[in-house]
This record gives sequence, structure tokens and C-alpha cells, in this order.
Amino acid sequence: MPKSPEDTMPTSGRHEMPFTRIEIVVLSVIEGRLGVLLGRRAQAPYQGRWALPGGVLRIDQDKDLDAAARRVGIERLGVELPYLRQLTAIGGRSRDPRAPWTLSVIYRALVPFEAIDPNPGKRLEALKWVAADEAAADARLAFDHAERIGGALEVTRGEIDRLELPFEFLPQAFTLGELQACCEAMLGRHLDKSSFRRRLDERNLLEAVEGQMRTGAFRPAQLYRRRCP
Amino acid sequence: MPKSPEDTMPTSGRHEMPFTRIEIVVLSVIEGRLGVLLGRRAQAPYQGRWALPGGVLRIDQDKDLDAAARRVGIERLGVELPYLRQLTAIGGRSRDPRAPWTLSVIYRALVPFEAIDPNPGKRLEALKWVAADEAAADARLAFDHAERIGGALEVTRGEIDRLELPFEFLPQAFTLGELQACCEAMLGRHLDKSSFRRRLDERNLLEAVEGQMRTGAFRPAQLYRRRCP
DNA sequence: TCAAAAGTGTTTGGGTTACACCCATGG
DNA sequence: CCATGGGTGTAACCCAAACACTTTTGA
Repeated sequence: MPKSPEDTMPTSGRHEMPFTRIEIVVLSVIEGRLGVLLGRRAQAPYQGRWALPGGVLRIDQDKDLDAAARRVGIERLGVELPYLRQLTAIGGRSRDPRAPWTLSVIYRALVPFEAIDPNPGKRLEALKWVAADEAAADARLAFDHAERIGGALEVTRGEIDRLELPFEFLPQAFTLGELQACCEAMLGRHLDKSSFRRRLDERNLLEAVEGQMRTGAFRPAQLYRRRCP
Repeated sequence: MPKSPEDTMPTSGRHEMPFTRIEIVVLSVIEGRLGVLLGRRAQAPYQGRWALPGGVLRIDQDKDLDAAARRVGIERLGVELPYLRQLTAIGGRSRDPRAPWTLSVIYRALVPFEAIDPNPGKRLEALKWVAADEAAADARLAFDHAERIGGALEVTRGEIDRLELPFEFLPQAFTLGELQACCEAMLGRHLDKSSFRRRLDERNLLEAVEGQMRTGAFRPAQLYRRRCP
């Protein structure tokens, strides 16, 4: 049987390969609302516009796609990004005028907003936090990034709805009130306290951190952490 | 502000780009069961093993990723693939010994099994249909393809559960019984007739094709098609 | 004694399953 | 008449939302 092309001489040198990038939808909770991190583009294309932070895939450095996303987070934002998840890949001819064909793998992350310095030195661009829902509807963003943000919001809210909680984003130990407030901020709507807590312990997601309390003016709240397994 | 690398000289020639491929999990319903299409590998690596059909991304031919998947379907299987959906991308260093770094974008398709000729001439390899659930658990498949099949099954069954129906896979007009049998085959479990139909028309998914019937030995069945928008 | 934290309880509803049962129809 | 297609009705269930309420606690 005759051989198919990529089996006979299958090195990547045989065909031109796409300009391959990682873009990251970095989310955070800021003042009770979900925000997304954008960077201002210093060069064409879309010079001066706001865009998702991203970077080129480096096959000499990156073990796999997830590692590439972690590296891009560290290089461009100076932080190890938690709650990282691949969302989708998009690729096509006219997505980015810098290359004839560009493939972007989109990731989502969730970080405490204080962890990112919006005025970093070195090779980092100016960054800002923007209300996520507004960014998702903002047609002025560079490339197709508004759409990507919308997709990330949908996926992320679905996770919270299903109580797939962002433990890597939360502090080691947290109160139920903090957890609920965090979920409410991400969903953009109010949750019923008792229903929320019932769901939590039906699923055995949390365990109390014994003896620990956190001080308020009144009764201190029990601290919890993720149940191990 | 100094520029970041991909803004200063961002052509894809600056860094080596990954060997980029499309792999397709082609599903079909065969004798009431869900099957997946595998091709036997003629060359190393994994010579003689069964693998998902796939092909190299051709940036000179493919307008975008979806177009690439369609082209690969036509070139390798000889068919326009319906119900095509991107599932995920996986990339890494040691996935495929033919290249230092390989990125695969995985697609799912659903075709009538008769549409594919398992003994094609030309550049096509030997193909066979395998029970999907068994393939997903078969560690002998090439690369990480068993895992990919598992992912495709999960996504596809989720769609059926939510009544996102494979209209492109069904005939133009079909009876409710056919539709239910198709869904049952894909889910691998029985569905209650009356509940299934109630859900269908609560959602207004179908419209009757007037005057049309299909003959059986008994009362003929009403034909339906997808409600337009 | 106050106000937040934690927990209890009940009602309500949506959506789904499972099952029983009806009528219609063409051979 | 029979087996299938189409349809009605209903009880049960799960899950979650909504709301009201009690108890605990530290300042």
C-alpha cells in the first residue's frame, strides 16, 4: 500500500508550520467582581489596543502545552498561575498579520489580583484589570480576544455552578463566607447561604481546620480547607 | 518601554514551530452501538498499531483549523465529515518520535458508517470500525489515542444528554423512533420513549414533514426534520 | 446585647425518570 | 386482531432555590 505523506517523510520541515502562541485569560476577583487582565500592545498590529497576555510557544523550552502556559505566565506576568486550564485552540490565516497563519492555544487562569504588579519593569507591558463581562463585550480589544474572554467566562462559571471550586486561588484555609463571596463574585449573582452550604457538605468537599478561627468583631468563623483526595 | 520578543520580530521563523497535526475521532452508530474509526499505521512509529486518522496541518491550504479538519477527512477517509467539533489540543515533546515537538488538535465527527469505504485505494490506509468504549480502554492503540477517544465519548454523550442532536448525521427526515434509537446507541443505554419525546417537543427541536410517512408492516411513522433556526 | 457565624428546617419548583395506559393504523 | 407508532397521565425522584428561623460566640 502506498504511503501517506506524513508517514513517508514526516518531519515538520516538510511543510511550513503555523506561528503558534499561547494566550491566557487571567481572571481575578476584585472588589466583589470578576476581572480580567489585559495588556496594552506596544507594537502593531493593534498598537495601543488592549489584548490578552500571551507569548510564543517555545518548543526548545516547553515540555508540553501546559508548561508553555506556565512559562508565559511567569515571563509576562511574573507569577506562577494557578487554576490553569486549556480552553480551546483557534487557528487561521488572517488572525494575526505578523505571520501567514497563526494558531493560538487559549488558557484560563485565576489569580489573586494583588499577585500581579501592573507596572512591572523589564520586558513586561502595561497591564490593567478590567471588569470581565465588559471586556467580553468590548469590540475594541485586539484580535478576537473579546470572544475568548467570553468563552473563558462561560467555562469558569460552569465550573463554579458545578462546585468545581478554585482552591488554588483561595487561601490555604478560608471561611465559608469567604468561599461563598468568591463564588458569588465569579458568577455575578447572589447565592443562598444555606443551599450553598448544604451542597458543599453533601459532596464532602471541605474539612474543618481544627482549632483555627479567624477574628471578627463577633463570633469567629470556622476555617476550612479542601478535603484531601 | 522595551519590547517583548514576539513584538519586535515576530515572524514564525524566529523560533522553531511545532509539528502540527489534526486527529479526528470519527464516530458512527453500527448495529445499535457506537463505533470509532481506526486506521492501521503502515510506518513507524507504532507500526502496525491502530490509530486515529489524522494529518498534518497545511497552512498553505487550510483557511482555519475547522477547514483543516474537513480537508483531512476528505483526504484520508474520502468523505465530508459532519458533526465536526474541536475537542482539545495536546502538545509536547515526546508524543511523536517523528518530530521534536508535536501539537495535535483533536476533532470529533459523526458519520454514517456506510459512507466510509474501509478498503480504499490510493493513499489511504486500512481502516476498521471498533466498538468505541472498548477502543477508549485499549492501551494498545498508538500514541495517546485511547485517551482521546475517551474524551470524545464523554463530550458526545454530554451533547446527547442535553439534546444537542446530531442532525447532520441523521437523514434529512427521520422518525422519532429512529432518532431515539440513534441516541440510545450513542449513550449506550435505554431511553424512556415518552420522556424522550416530551423533552423533544418542549424544546421545539423538530417539525413534522407534512404528508410524509414511512412504511412498516404496521402503522406508518411520521417523519420529522430539524426545526429550522 | 449586638451582629455576624453556623446550622436547621420547610416549602417550592424544574426537570427527569419510570410506568401504566390510551388511541390510531395498515396489513 | 396485532404489533407498532404516537400520545396522555401521573407518581416519584433529585436537585436546588428561597425563605424563615435558631443557636453560638466574642467583644
